[in-house]
Amino acid sequence: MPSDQQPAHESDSGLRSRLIDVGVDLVTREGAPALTLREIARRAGVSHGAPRRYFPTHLELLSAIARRGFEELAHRATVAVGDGKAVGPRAQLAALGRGYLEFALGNRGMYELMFRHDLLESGHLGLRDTSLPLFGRLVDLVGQVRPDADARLVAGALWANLHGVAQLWGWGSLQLATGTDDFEPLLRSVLDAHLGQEGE
Amino acid sequence: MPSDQQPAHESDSGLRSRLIDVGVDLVTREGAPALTLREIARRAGVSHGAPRRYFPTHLELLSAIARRGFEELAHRATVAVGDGKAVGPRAQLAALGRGYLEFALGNRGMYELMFRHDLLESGHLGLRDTSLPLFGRLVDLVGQVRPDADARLVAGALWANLHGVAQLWGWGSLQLATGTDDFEPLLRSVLDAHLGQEGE
DNA sequence: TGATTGAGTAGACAGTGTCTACGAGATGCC
DNA sequence: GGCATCTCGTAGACACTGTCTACTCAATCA
Repeated sequence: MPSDQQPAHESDSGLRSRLIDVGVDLVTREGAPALTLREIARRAGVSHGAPRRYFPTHLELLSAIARRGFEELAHRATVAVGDGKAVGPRAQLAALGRGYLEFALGNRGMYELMFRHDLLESGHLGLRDTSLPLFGRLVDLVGQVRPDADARLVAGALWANLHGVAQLWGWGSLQLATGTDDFEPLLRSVLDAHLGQEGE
Repeated sequence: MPSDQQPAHESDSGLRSRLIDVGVDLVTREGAPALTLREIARRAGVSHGAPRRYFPTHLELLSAIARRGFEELAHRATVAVGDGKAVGPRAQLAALGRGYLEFALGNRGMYELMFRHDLLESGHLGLRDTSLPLFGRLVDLVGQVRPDADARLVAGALWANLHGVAQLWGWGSLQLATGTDDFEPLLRSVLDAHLGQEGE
């Protein structure tokens, strides 16, 4: 009976995590369409059938790679928010938004992979473990800044706004529309809209 | 094999537009991944090499199909906005936003196709012909509602917000986050955020 | 020692997009 | 009319994809 526990950390030994490493590297360097099952196997130095022992399907391997992206994003968010003692929640939210956009625009291939609907809908991604806690913190911060409003609603709208900006900016539509190459004014506009105007 | 094709002449338009018709129908009914070059040719009753005469590449056929989506979206937007005599710009924007979301959520396959970056980045789509005029109208309306702000910036942020809501709502993330199945409160929150609070 | 099992190999299969050679029907030209 | 040309679609090849299955081969175990 296999102990379907994934061998946590030893990345140097197991093929499983080596495949994920190769995938993360590949998507970062060449974009999401390069994440072919056979190409990943090739770069990991194994035959194209080898991944099947650890990832029964291509989608599951892609999901494991994308999960790395969510972990990285969550980590960045945690760092950006900090402990909140030095600055107020509004500044924390600004840092969070900026971190989100910087991640999305700095890792476009990974971000695209993370939000592929067929990955999201497949259930292999385990979003509840990675994304929902992050959203919970967002709701919490929004609640502090706007105690008058329905925090979940505003947080949802804000998250959608950040996501939309990341996506549209990512392929250049918004630069054209707003006539600038710096997303900072747009980010400020987004934050002002949902959180109320205030000098950061 | 009897070349007993369609009675033909069902559309005076020729194979080119028949391929697009089939594609629109297919993406509406079965989603974007079903838009295989060979499947479209199959359903159009021609061999898999036939489309090549009109669309040198698969991407160009997909772009032509997506352009239909943009035309439909622009049409809906025009209808939703109306002439603006009866209602104010704020109500027009509300109708525009609602129409946008209804289109995106009611035609998920087409919407997904329309915003696949690998299509958008190729110049085949002619976005400037369909999307930019629409955005121009958005900027105009926003300028009327919020004469104090940079209308292009606010319009860009609003557009991104609608796009983000459409996307996240489309695959269920926001229902989970906001705890409801009706996007109307979320839409109102988005409009209030960017345009200022006001009973519609 | 011999059987068993885990891990990776290698080949087949159906499907894909692209490319190329070919054919049949209409059109144009002298 | 006869003949060449041009249009438009066919059909097969090619390299690639993800999945499936039979197989080797070393390590482990009783």
